[in-house]
Amino acid sequence: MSTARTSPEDHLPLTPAVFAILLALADGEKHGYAIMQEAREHVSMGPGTLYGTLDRLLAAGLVVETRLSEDERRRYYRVTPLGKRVLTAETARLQRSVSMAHEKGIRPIEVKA
Amino acid sequence: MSTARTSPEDHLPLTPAVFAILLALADGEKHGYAIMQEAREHVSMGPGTLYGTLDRLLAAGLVVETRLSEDERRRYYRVTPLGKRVLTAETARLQRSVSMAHEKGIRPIEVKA
DNA sequence: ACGGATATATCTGCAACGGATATATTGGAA
DNA sequence: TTCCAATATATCCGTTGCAGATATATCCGT
Repeated sequence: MSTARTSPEDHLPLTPAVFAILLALADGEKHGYAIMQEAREHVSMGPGTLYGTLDRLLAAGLVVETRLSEDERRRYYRVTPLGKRVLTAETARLQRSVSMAHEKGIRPIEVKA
Repeated sequence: MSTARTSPEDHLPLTPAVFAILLALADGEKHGYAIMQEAREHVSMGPGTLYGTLDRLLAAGLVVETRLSEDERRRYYRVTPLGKRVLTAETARLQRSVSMAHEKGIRPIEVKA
């Protein structure tokens, strides 16, 4: 059998694509295309990356497919409790990295909302 | 000839390994082993990733090797102005992602300094 | 009815990473 | 003073992950 990986830390660090996808799912289930659109606010992402990554996230148990829509043609995904813990752990890691950058004088120019 | 890539955005997003290395160099030049130790505060990193990534960063012009130490056996690296702009841009991108996560209720538990 | 946006699927080449392996030197402990 | 761990760099290779292209079908507005 393959390795367990039930601890969030076993999945860190997340690639930018994985982080953007989990983040897009953080406030509720979405279908693939909607995920891609929201993820593109953070990184560029084509369908190859999207669906390939989703398959890996499904296999890793970080997201599940939810078949509860009458709307055929769309496949909805939801983040699992483990997925949420992974996202939380990665967010904390990134926050630490950003803080470290600030301490080292890396000061991004304020950007409009 | 190969593509220019003089704009910071052309290098984003950075992989976690690249970000950790550039961050380690943000407060002054360091040699490879020192970079690896500091980067390990953020991500796990073996020598293969370290030196392979350094070679790519050299080729991309984000870091340069500085040969000004009498200390043989050590190779020192410094981040270039472009490298610093890339690091700044990525820090801003990450800050936006972390903020988005917070807006979605992802609240990492406070961790001791 | 047409075209553009929506929506998913899949394939393939390449870059990046991880882990192992190798080698040499330095410094401290026994 | 010998030995071992840590320092320091180098390189190879299998696996993973991503980018971009291609394909197909549907929906909606004009």
